[in-house]
Amino acid sequence: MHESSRPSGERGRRRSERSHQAIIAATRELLVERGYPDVTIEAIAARAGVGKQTIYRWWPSRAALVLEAYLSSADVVTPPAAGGTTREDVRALLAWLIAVLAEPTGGHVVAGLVADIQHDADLAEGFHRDVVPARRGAMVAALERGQGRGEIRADADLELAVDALHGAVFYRLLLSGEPLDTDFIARLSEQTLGGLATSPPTG
Amino acid sequence: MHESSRPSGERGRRRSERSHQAIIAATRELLVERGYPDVTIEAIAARAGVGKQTIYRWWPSRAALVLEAYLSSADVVTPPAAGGTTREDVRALLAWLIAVLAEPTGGHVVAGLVADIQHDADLAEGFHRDVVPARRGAMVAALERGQGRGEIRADADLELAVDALHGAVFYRLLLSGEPLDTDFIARLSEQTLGGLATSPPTG
Amino acid sequence: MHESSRPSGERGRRRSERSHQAIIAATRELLVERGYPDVTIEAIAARAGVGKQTIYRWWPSRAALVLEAYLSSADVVTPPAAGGTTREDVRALLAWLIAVLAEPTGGHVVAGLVADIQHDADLAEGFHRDVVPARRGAMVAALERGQGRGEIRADADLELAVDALHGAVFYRLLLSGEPLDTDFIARLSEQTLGGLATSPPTG
Amino acid sequence: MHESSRPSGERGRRRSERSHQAIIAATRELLVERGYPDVTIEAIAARAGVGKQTIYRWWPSRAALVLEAYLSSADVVTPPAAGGTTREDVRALLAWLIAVLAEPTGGHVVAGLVADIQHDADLAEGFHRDVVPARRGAMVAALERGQGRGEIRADADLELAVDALHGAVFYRLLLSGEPLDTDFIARLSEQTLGGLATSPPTG
DNA sequence: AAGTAACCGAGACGGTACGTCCGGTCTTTGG
DNA sequence: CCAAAGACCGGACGTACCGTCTCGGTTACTT
Repeated sequence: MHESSRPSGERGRRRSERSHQAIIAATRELLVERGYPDVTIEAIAARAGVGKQTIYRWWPSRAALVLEAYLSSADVVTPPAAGGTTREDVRALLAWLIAVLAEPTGGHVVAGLVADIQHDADLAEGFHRDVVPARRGAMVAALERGQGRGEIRADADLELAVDALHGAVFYRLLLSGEPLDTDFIARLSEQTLGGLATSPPTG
Repeated sequence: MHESSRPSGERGRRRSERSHQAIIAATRELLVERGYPDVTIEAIAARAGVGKQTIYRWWPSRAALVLEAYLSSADVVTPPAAGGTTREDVRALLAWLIAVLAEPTGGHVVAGLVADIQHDADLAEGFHRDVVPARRGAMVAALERGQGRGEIRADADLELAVDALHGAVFYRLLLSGEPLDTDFIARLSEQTLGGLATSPPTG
Repeated sequence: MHESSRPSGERGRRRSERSHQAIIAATRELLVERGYPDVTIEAIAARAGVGKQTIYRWWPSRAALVLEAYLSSADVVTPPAAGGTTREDVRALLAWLIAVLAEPTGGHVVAGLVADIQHDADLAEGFHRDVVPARRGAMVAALERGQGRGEIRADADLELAVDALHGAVFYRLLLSGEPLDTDFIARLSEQTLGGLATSPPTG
Repeated sequence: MHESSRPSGERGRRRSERSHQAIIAATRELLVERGYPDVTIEAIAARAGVGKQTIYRWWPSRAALVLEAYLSSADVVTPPAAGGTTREDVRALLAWLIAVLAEPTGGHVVAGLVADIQHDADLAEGFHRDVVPARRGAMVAALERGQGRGEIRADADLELAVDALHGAVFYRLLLSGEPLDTDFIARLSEQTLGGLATSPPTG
């Protein structure tokens, strides 16, 4: 048995970009209107004016589709530009994070995806590859700049620091229900950066 | 002839404790065997030898039942006894936490509940009241003992520290998929406590 | 607590006539409001302010209760008094029959009972004993008076004639849906009596 | 680019004739095995190897399905061929009728349908259109042949005669419980035809 | 230009579970 | 011992979606 599976070029009709976009748009709308658990493939197909088969042809699961729809929001992906001090950068990045999570397609969608990740290895792979690093990257960069400037100790474990910073935010969002406000962010960045600083806190 | 139409206290058959226990046990077994998303009310009723109505009579949702079943495991609730130093206590508590989450009825169940509490206010209330404080309490106590001994600064925000400690654990469990091992715990407790310590790390 | 005031033969509380009447009344009301197939034991118990057990204690089936409720309507049982000629008597009896069947608790209830009779031997026995003869009796008597007067042939099979007369009425009511009006009754009694008459119809 | 948004006639998968037949067959089998009141949609679906939705998609009610299943028996629909005399024809047709009603899918099914048509206008329409005329047609034809031969009076109301003949049969079947045997049929056809005859019975 | 392959919307299909209703039974308290 | 209340097990209801499987019909490349 030899592997070819494509005679030469691309036979047959191409994927309809129109349908693709309609499906993504319908998914996003339904996420806002009904929330993750009530977004069904059937509803998406109906809203998008598309056959169910077309969805199953291109996405392996509802969660994969939701993930793509979620990621297709530009504001979800673009972090704020770097500012001045490490303290300011960290605070700005956390503020951006909670703003994104407070949107209609924010925290609840993440919660649903988080649950599905636990049972869907392929989805988890996509989430760990596309979502998590996008969130962590800018934060790690900000801390590294702080290290370069000598504000943060050279031997600080920056990845661990991001685990703590982002972890605290998601912990409040998903588990404890405590508020995600600017005061929280201020205290969180202050105390965490204090532990990473080269000089002891004065006073 | 006068009509006495008051409820008159407690009429009718009482709730069957036998059925109650059978339902909880069946739920726990099915959570282990099939995982949260595949545990159905119908399967629980069949396993417990109970009518579905009996389940719907006493629990408002599948999630509420799973929550109760989850909490009925003694080992989930009882944290380890206090040890010697703050460092040892924190590390032991984190070790206990990841051990609980690694159990069959551990992390996946929490992930499912976490997803459901985003859309179910009553369930969220129960989760915030029964699950979250049970996890935080021992950790806060350990940190307070450290404060009493002078190992931790008096002005440290201990609740925030628990947000960071537990947050980092749940972040890895639910979102990033990074391993929850003893090395991680060691570094996490070290770096976090370092930020709370009265004297700065030398060097 | 000592035993008094009970002669010996009758232990325990007596059957509550109050509940009995309430159950019958509730059944009758529900038959009118909802129709036979939607009258449930539960609804009867609730309407009557009675426990379900009390119903099950005194009636073997829903149909038996409906039968008793149906028979408890006085107008169902009392046929019109005998008139003058056989022709008049027969016509009056048929008119009474279709009037009874046109009532709210009339034809539809009979149809439901008729269906249940086919699978419930005890109920069938009660129906054949209490309902059918009550309907046939007056008609047979009228025809016998006609025989006595010489209007009807002595060798006529009167029971068979009642089968045909009542059968035609119930056939229209239950099976064919044709109207049950006075014209029908007139023609039916005319043609049937014509076949039983001593002298041939003139012209 | 123009939009052609008309339904375009016949889109989507066609109805499965295989499933259709399996459902009818399963219904007929279950009617024989369990009787009308114990034939559930769920049992039919399971027996036919079919989803419940497929049944609900094509039949508005259990009774409508039973009606179709009942009518799909060839022997139910086809009356015996015309014989010689009117007397013989009538007797043969009545014999055929009681034979059909004595079958496993006979009288009890009719009783159940009869009960249901009292509350279901659509079903009643089907019953009056498909069942009743199929039964009456041959009988009316036989009587009309008798009229043609001069055995039956020209002014006789033949429809009324069929009401009486069939009515008497169904009355015994459904209401009175009296036997449906050949003696009954003989006397019934004799007395009824006697009333329709052109010459009076002598003696 | 004809043939062929993969796509598309539509929607029926076999299933599974849902949450509700009711049947008939059992277990309380109270008269 | 009966009655009202109401929980119990069981089973069917009719609905909603799942993921799959035809349909007729539409591109678009290959021959």
